Amino acid sequence: MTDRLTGAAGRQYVADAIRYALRSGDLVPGQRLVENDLAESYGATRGAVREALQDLAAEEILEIVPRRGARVRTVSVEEAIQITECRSALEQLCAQKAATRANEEQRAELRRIGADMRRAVTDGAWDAYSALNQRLHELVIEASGQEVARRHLDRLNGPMVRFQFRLALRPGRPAQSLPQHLAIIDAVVSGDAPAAARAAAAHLDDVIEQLRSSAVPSPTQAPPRA
Amino acid sequence: MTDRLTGAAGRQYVADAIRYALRSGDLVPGQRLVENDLAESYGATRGAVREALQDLAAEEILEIVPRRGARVRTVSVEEAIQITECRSALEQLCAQKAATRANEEQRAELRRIGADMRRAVTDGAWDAYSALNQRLHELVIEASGQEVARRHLDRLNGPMVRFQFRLALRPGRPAQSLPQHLAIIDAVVSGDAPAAARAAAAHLDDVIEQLRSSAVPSPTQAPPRA
DNA sequence: ATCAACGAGATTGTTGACAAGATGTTCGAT
DNA sequence: ATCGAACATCTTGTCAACAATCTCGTTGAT
Repeated sequence: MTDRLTGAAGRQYVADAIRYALRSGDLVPGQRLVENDLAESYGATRGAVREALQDLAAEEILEIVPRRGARVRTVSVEEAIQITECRSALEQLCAQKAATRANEEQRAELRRIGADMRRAVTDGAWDAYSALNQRLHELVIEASGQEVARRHLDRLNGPMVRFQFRLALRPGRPAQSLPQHLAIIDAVVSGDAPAAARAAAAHLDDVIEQLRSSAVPSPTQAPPRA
Repeated sequence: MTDRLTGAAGRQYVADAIRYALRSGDLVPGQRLVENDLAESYGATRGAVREALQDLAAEEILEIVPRRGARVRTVSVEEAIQITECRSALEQLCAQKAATRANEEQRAELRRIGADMRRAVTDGAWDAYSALNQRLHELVIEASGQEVARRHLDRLNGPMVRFQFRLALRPGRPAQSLPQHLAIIDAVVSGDAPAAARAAAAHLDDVIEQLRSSAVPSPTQAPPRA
C-alpha cells in the first residue's frame, strides 16, 4: 500500500489492467479515465498512470485530448471494417508464408486445433471454440515467422475488442466460421501457399460481411429524451 | 533559451526534428540520444524531449532501454524485407480499392504523375523521380480511402529511411522501377482492381529483391561515442 | 424559463530538485 | 602492461508541489 507501483513496472501493470478492464466490459467506449482515480485504484503513481495512458493512446485504444484527459476510443463500424481489411491483407501474407515455413510440430498442432474445433462446434462449447480460434490465428502468425506482421496485427486488434465481443455472440457464428478455419488449416498443413492466402482472405471477407450486417442505424443515436 | 518549447508543442517539434535528422543522415543507427543534449540543442524542456523519445520508440524508430537511454534502432536486412512484405500486403489492398474508388481528379493526377515520371527518367532527373515516386504511393493510399492502412504504412516506413536511401542510389534503379509504377497507374486509372493489386505486388516484390541483393555482411556498427 | 457570466472545485500539465543507476577514470597490485 | 576495485561524473528516473485549464453548478438579468 505504502509503496505504489512506479516507472516501467507500474506502466506495464496499469496498461494491462486497463486493457483487461476494457475486454471485460468494465470500461465502455467514451468513458473518461481520470489519472488520480486510476493511480488510486491500481496502486500506482500518477506518473506511471500517465505513461500507461500514453502507451494505450499509441495503440489507438484510448484517445487523449490535451487538457481534457483520456477517453476510451469509440470505433465506428466503418473503421472496424477497415481494420479487418488490413488484418485480411496481413493474415493472407502470414498464412501464405506459414504454408511453406511451418515446422512439423506446428503443423501437428494445427491439425489438433482443427479436430478440437470440430468437436467444440458439435458440442456447443462456444468458449472452447473461441479460445481455439484465437490460438489458430496466433499459431499461423507464429509459423509464418513474420514478426513485423505480428506486431501490426496486435495493434490492429487492440481497438476491436468491442466488435469481437459482439460478433462472437451471434447465433450460428461458429458453425459458419468452422469450415473457413478448417480450410486455412488444410492449406497451411498441406503446404499450399496460394490456397492458404485464399482461405484466409475468404474467412476475413466473411468477418467483414458480418460487421456490415451488424451495422446499426447510427453508432450514437440522439437519445429520445435528455 | 528563456522560454523553451514545452508539452505537446515541444514534443511534436523535437520528434519531427529527430526524424528529419535521421533522414538527412545527422543521426546514424546505434547512435545514442542524450535527453539534456537534445533539450539544449532544440530549445525544449527535458520533459518534452522525453515524451518525443517515447513517441519515436513507439514508432520503432528508436529503442529505449531503461536507465540507459535512447538509441537509433538498427534495422537488419531481414527486418527490412519483412517490413516491405507488410507494405506489399497493405499497398495491394490500397491499390485495389483505389482502382474502384478514386475520383476523377485523383485519376487525372495519377496520369500526370505517370507522364512526369517518364520525363524524369529520360531526363535523368533523379530527385524529381524520387519525389514523384513518393507522391504516387501517397496518392494511391489517399484515393483508397483506407485510413487505417495509411496509418500503418506510415509506421512501417518510419524505420526504413536508411534503406530507401541506399536503394535509391543504385544506378539504373529508376529505369527499372518506372514500368512497374506505370503499371500501377494504368491499372488504377482504368479501374481494374485485380490488376492494380498485382501491379503493386510486382513492384514491391522487386523492391524485396533489391533488398536481398543489397545485403551486406554487417549493416552499420555502433559509431564512436560523441 | 433562458441565457450568460461567474467562480469553486476538479483535473491535467509543468517544473526543478533530488535519487538511483550506469559509465568512465584513476590507481594500486600483480 | 593488465586487471580490478574504488571513485567521480554523467544520465536517466522519480516525486511533490505548483500552475494552468477545464467542468459544472450557481446566480442574476432579461
